Amino acid sequence: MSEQNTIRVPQQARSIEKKQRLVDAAMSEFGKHGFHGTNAKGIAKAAGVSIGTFYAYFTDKKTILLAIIDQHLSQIDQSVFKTIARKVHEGATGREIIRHAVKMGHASHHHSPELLRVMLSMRYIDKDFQRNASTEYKDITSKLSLFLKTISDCLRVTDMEAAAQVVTNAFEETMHAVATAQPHVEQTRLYEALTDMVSVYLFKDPDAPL
Amino acid sequence: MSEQNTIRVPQQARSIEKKQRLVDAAMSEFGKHGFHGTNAKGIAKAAGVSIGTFYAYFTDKKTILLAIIDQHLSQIDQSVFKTIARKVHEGATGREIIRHAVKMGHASHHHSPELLRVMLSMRYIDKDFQRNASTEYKDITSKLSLFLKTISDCLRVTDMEAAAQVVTNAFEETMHAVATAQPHVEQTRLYEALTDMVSVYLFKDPDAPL
Amino acid sequence: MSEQNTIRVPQQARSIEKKQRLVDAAMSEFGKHGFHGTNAKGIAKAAGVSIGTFYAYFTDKKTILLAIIDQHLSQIDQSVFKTIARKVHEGATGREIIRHAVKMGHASHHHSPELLRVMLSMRYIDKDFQRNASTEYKDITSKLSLFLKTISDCLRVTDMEAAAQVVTNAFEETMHAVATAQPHVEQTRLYEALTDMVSVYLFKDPDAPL
Amino acid sequence: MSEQNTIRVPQQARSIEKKQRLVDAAMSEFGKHGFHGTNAKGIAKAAGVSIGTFYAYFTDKKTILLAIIDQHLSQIDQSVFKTIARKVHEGATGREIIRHAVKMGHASHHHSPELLRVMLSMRYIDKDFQRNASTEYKDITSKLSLFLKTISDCLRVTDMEAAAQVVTNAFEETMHAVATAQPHVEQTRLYEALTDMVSVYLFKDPDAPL
DNA sequence: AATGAATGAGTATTCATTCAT
DNA sequence: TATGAATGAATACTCATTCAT
Repeated sequence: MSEQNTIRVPQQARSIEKKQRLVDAAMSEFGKHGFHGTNAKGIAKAAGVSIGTFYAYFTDKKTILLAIIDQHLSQIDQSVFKTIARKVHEGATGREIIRHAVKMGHASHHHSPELLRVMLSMRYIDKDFQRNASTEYKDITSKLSLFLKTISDCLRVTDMEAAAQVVTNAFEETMHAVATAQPHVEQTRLYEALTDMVSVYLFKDPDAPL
Repeated sequence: MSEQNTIRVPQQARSIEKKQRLVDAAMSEFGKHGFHGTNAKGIAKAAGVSIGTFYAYFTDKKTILLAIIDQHLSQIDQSVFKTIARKVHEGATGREIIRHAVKMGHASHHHSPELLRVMLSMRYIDKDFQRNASTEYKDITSKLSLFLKTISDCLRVTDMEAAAQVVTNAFEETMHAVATAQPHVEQTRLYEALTDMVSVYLFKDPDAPL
Repeated sequence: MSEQNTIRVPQQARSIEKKQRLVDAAMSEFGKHGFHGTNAKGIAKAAGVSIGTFYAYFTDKKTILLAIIDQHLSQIDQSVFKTIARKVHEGATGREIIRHAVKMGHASHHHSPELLRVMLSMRYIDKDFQRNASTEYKDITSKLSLFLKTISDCLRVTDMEAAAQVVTNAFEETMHAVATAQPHVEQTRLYEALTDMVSVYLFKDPDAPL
Repeated sequence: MSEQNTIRVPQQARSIEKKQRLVDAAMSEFGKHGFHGTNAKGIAKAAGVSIGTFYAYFTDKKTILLAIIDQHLSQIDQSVFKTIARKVHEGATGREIIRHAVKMGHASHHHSPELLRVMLSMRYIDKDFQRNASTEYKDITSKLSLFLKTISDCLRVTDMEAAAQVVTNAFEETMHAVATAQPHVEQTRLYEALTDMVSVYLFKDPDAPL
């Protein structure tokens, strides 16, 4: 995303492909060894390019990880709210919509649990990743609170901003727990409980169409 | 090669004090520079002892952080459930109990937000910290689900294990968000929303005494 | 952890020269300070390269010493038996051949007595050096016993394998004593005695041509 | 042997026993881990005394190893020549005497092959051990050459000093090879060859009584 | 006499980054 | 554009030795 002073911006097809090869290799390496266990040389080797080429495209390994995360987040972000809107349109109940959101959230968190770990750890370690995560969080919660306001008639909650955050928190943590740890009860029960909690919290009647 | 690398177990008062000085210095250093930014030398210096002394008491910096975390967790763990039990005994309503738990949770997470960040990052990075956190999580959720079973008459939820986990997740993530990030709405609104969500989820009538 | 720690195989002329510079510097340093008194940094400095370059070419200081020894041994090994064969062909007596072998052995052990000390000590300390020395010993003694079998008519000894070893032992120890210690009688007397002992032991008539 | 400035000279029985415990422990540790792999703390621990006590009796680990070697050598030295003298007196042949010496030499080298390795390596590494070994060597060879002079009538050799050294060298190296390496032919054949070589070298008639 | 806590200089090794080719 | 040899600061950890108790 952020290209500094002497960093090469790939124009030709071959260069773009080379940059993508580096990103893919980095994902694999970060997933295998974590952030601190991975080094630039290892990424370059895995990508089949020289270390010099690595530094031609990225200032350091942190930059490449930020690029990876941006890629990921933009993929996730788009889909979720679109499909929720569609569900509403189809006359789904509150609970059905939440259940669907849980399902979508799950899918988006399970591409690579190992990489997810790395991302999660980095937001507690580094300001840039923290800012990154914070922006993302703000984005999601404000979209959600905006959405809630459009259906305020059906809701029991009145403080939409706070509700949006609390719900997002409950979602995220449960997703991460399922993805990165061994959960102590089956996934389905956990997701059903999450759906139930959020549904009865948000909606006057969770089982009525919106 | 050789095998006389035993860790010193402090017996005399002065030794115990020295070990505690190291722990305190480590907390401060980890808080300031994070795990990877802190080294044994820095901890020793901050504690006013030699590097050799550091290695006499701790095998490495990871060990000292694990020791710090254990110390923290055992402090937190004990108090919460005791006071909940007392509240129940005093005839508090479900909502009052949850509100109280939120308050207590908040207090326990705000000793050192910086150290909390380090702990949270480590659980995604290192097996030992992960195991540590997992044990703690299991401990809390099983205690909670046991408690829920004792008051099952007042509850709307039936799957106590799943409920305990989902509620714990919502709690934890909100606590961490408040402690480590700049929340986007005021803390009180967030905590009120959390209290509300958990209360209406768990209890048949959140405002009746248990 | 990571696996991209490959050892650089020098391709270009300048690299080969750099590797050789390191080997030469190592020989000098090991000779001056012994194995345990020498460190990679000192070798790098003596070679006029950085410590990083040292580790690019050699995994550690042991490896470079093994390389040096291999280089030495292969040089020595070849010449000795060739010239013995030539002497036989020229119609030399047994004693003349032994005397010549002593002379050659002496020459090959006197490149660097200090380095010889290091090599000798290492074979008692480290498995790899021991194996190295053992292979060399086996090689020499089996070549020698093979040679003895080709001239069995002239010999008083019948157990060629045992003879080869005992003779080699007497040779080696005397060479080492002369090279590394201050001998208590003059070298020439010692070598004459050695020649005499081996000659009368091996040959029916030491002063007859083979 | 050499006790410096603040080194304690044990007077009481308990102290002497403590010193001996340290020496025994050191023998075991040096044997197990070699000289450089052993440290003072390890020796103290193995001896069941404190590190302070170690330094009360020995200036460093080198000193204790020198003490061990002195102990060993003095034990060996005495016996060999005495029994040879006795054999001569009994009217043994030259070959019988040599064979007997080989047997005795073998016995004295097989107490602890591991410790022998350490001793042998140290003489190539350290001046003090070298001097030590050199003195021992001089002692043995001069005794031997003195003995040879007493039986000069029976000998083919005339340069007794040189002969004594060459014979000693052959002896030592073969002993060490048998003790520290895996010999490539059976011990008995090797020892018989050694006996034969030395016998025919030294004596006019190896099978006549002296 | 005996202890063992404390010291800190010293060592091997890694890895982000540069730059001549 | 691409390469990869070269750099050297930085780091974790050890161990001989001292000295207050």
